[in-house]
Amino acid sequence: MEEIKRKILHIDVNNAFLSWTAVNMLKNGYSVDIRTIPSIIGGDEERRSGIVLAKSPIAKKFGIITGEPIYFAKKKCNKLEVFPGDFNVFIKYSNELYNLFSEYTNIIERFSIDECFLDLTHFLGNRNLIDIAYEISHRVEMELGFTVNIGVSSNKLLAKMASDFEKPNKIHTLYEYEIEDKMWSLPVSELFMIGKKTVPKLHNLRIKTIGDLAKTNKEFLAKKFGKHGLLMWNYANGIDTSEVNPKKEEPKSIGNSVTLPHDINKADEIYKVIVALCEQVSYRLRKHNLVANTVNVQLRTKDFKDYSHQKQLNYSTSSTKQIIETAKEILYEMYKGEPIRLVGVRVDNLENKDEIQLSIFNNDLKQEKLDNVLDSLKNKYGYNSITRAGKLDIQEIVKGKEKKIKD
DNA sequence: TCTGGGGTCCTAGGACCC
DNA sequence: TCTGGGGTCCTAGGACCC
Repeated sequence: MEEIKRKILHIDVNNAFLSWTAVNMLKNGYSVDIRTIPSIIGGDEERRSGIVLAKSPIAKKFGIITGEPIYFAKKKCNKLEVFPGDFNVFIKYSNELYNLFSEYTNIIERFSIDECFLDLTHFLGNRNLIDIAYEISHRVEMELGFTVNIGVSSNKLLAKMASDFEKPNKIHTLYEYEIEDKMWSLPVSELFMIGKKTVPKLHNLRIKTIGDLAKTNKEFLAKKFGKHGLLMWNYANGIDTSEVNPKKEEPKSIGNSVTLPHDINKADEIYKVIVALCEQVSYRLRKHNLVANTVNVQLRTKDFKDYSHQKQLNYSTSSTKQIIETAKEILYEMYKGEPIRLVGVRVDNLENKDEIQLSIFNNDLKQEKLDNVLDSLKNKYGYNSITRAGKLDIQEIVKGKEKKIKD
């Protein structure tokens, strides 16, 4: 059977968080389009989460990069304006974008809040893929008020690489015959799935460009880097057979973590934060109708050393109480008293609650009823009104400690 | 100087079994 | 003295993505 050439688009919102915030502000009567000034969307410096989440093109010209501390960004540009982001706004625009794409195909993969893959192989009719790309681009700008980059190709990897070429508001093709021309001259760091730890290793092997990588012996890479080596080689050669997956998959793990406003070095104080995180995690677990078999506690020390411990249960659960109890055991086993900056709780080995055998489900009906009552209150009146786990309340827990010290 | 929070996948080593 | 080998499961840590 002849292999069908697939028709794939990768669509990526330009400076998503900043663009969406700008559109929303304009809609609410703000007179300045923050996309046209040196600006960023940033976290909260007071909460020690002050990093750059998105930057305007002018901010970029000052050398500001996503992920760097706002403190650094301000030093690079003293006129920089910092705005907070609102996740609900982001989700709203992300959904509007998705709805627009749905008019073209039903094979859409939401790769992240601001990126989608579209498979148009069987949805083109008598039209060209590239024409559809231009139409989508134009419609997004006119109807939604922000711009996108679109990569056009025959597989996901190439489409994704293409959408990352010149920005903003551009459409690029990267077909197989263009790989050598358009992709091989780029530095290896530009290739999807090559991060900052792998780049120096490749440089040591005299592999500087994606082309160098593509021409390196595949077995050699496999020996050096294992599976990742094979993946890199395939990607450098534009090989990717993965499908555009429209199914919204159940999560494989659910976790919440928080950076504390001040380092803490008392187990009992950390425990209070863990309780709040467990409430959050178990609530999300129940919302998905899932149960978990493994609980993981993560700590980050003040000098950014992460460590974690986990515990498997001999049953699966979504009970707040059981998750708190397990996390508590883990905490008191692992914690040695050093100053802690971040605390996280994650549950793993998830299964659908209705599908698992009763024998391995710890069925505490009384506890389950209590969780359900609290959940419905949270659904009705908002999460933070009922639980201690809201971000603010975690801040309060630690502030409470601060006050005690002052007293 | 200050460094988020949500995830997925892989690997190495130890425990344990036959 | 020298002391298998294969398999599975679990854990901790790390790399990567947005």
